[in-house]
Amino acid sequence: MQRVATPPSTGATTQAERLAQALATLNEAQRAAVLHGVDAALEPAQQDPRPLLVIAGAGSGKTSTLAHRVAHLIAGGADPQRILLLTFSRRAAQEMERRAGQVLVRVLGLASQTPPALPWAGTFHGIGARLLREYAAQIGLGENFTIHDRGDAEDLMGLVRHDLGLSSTTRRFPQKGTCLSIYSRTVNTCAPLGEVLKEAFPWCAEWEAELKRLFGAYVEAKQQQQVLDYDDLLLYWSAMVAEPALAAHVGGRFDHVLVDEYQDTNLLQAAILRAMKPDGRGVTVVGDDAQSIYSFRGATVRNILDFPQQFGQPARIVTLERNYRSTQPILDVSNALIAGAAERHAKTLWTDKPSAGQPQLVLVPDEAQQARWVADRVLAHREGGLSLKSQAVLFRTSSHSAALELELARRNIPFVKYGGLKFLEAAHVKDLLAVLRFAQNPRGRMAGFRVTQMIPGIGPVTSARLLDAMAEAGDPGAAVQAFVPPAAAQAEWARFAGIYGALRAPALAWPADMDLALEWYLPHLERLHDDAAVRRGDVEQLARLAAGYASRERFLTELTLDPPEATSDRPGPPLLDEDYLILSTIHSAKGQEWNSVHVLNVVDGCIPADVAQGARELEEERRLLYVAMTRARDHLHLLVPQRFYVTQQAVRGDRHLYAGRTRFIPAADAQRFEQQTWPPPPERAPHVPPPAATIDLLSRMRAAWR
DNA sequence: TATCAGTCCCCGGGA
DNA sequence: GGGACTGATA
Repeated sequence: MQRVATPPSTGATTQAERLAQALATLNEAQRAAVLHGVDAALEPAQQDPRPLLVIAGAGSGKTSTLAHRVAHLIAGGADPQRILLLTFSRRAAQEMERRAGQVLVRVLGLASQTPPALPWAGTFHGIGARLLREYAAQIGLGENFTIHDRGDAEDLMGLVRHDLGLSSTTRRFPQKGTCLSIYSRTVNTCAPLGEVLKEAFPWCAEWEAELKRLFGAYVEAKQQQQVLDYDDLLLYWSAMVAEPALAAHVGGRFDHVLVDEYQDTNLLQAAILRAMKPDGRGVTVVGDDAQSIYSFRGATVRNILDFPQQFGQPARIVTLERNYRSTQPILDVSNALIAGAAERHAKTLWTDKPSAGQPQLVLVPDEAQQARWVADRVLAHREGGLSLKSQAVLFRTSSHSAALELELARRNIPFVKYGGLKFLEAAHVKDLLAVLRFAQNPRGRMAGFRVTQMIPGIGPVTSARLLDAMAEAGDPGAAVQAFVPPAAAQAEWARFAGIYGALRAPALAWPADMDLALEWYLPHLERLHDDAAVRRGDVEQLARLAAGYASRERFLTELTLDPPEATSDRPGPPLLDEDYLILSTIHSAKGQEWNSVHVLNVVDGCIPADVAQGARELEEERRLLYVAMTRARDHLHLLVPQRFYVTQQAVRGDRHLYAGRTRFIPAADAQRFEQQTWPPPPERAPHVPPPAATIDLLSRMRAAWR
């Protein structure tokens, strides 16, 4: 993040002068990106109409540049309602809105007023959901569709898989999760199934015909139930704008379309952009091909490499190479790392930021010692004046932080962990949400299946009988009331039917639904789980979240598209004034920066992950390490445990592995680090021989009972 | 038809 | 450690 010089408070009174002042805080390339097509010094006819591609190296003030551009558009008269700002995460969208607002307040001289909001800032998926609901009638979609998260989508896939008789084949058919991955990849890469299988799932290639049948049935099931999965939000959006009339209508709502983190978009997203703005006018994309780390989701670095030729006219390219974040030694090791990458928009980051010592490469014996070393270092940094919040510990995989989390808890160091989140995947959280989803969309079978089977005496068969009755009924709510359950389930069924009727009644005002659902669910939670107390805490926290949303539909949609992304070692959301250390997966650390960064397990097998073996996957692992390293401003520590325990043991597997430093840092590059070996001090106590006397302890024990 | 115990297999990143 | 599947039992 670029530290912007404070503008002098004297002098500037006109907007033009304030604009000039704001621009003066930027470097030349940044200014070019901000003013492209909207330069106040030029006549409208002279403005550059080309789409704009900003290649923004790590720490090159990308967010600042984009925020300035948005602010300039608005200051120049653009309608904030007609600016579409697509970001990678909701958090990034909010940050961008805030930053643009700051600039705008300065430029417009809005002393204390709140800057205009950007109603169309969000993720592709979030904006897609909004547009699809708005245009539902035009595309034949039920307006009350609910959205399946990964878990629901997998379960539905599993159900369809079972119905088609694919679950009990003699040769094992791919699991539901694998099936969904294949489906998702096919959709997101816009590639034929056979090709996807050959490229990414060769061991499933023999099932191509069955998979095709399965996916067809899966799509039908979703439509019957009026549910969309994540991929559908992009797929339906792109299909909608493939229709010229609708494309013109949707595209015509926006004068400017800006896309952040373009290197992590996929072909569907690129197609959406192209369809909405075929001539590219008003289109700005920002990204860094060196930081593309989401190909597992179908993202392709080709989008950014090919962007210049995608529109009616070639794009203008502006490259930001000056880094405002890190010290030169940190950039040196990062540049060396990425120099090994195959194809990229060449750029070398540079800075004039004074050095605060070399980055460290620290050899530790194992993960426990790694945790101790990191905790020590974090505390030392804090003594040196760095708050915990300005320090982060990054890792490839969520589980890599387990030992550290224990150590931090033991030492009472508060932390918040981002990424690898399982909150919405916990059975009890899903249970409670399913109650609300079933009420919201009675045709959604996954929620109904889940909810009704919680009732003792109701299993898959009875549940399916109910859902079939509901599917055939004109009024599914009435079908619930009319349903006759098995005798054993009578009493509990009546209780459920009562609650369900109330949840379906229009009279209930959100978040009263949540209280009702919770009231119904809690007895089941107590019955189903031994550790009910912990789980009750989770669902009660979820219930408290409910009040923050306008309606049940918004709650369910937004929770699915923007799940709570952090967990902390203590219950409840962290207090804003509280200081805590940041733990994060590298993926979740995207776009962030800290004064001090530790990277755990920089060993082969972790980075690159042992599951990433293909050449392309390995390239992405390299970029992942690059992203991790370039998050650091002043201090960078890479940890290399020489031995680490494997949590998922193979049968009678060796309980640990010996691993070497990651292959991405060969010996020559390692020289650029300050190398440190941290042997635990040999705490062998001096040997003191025992006294010569012996005692008959055994007879004393017997004597005690005489 | 519901439920439970036993066996086998697989495990990452996230909208 | 947990989900998917199977087979036994109430």
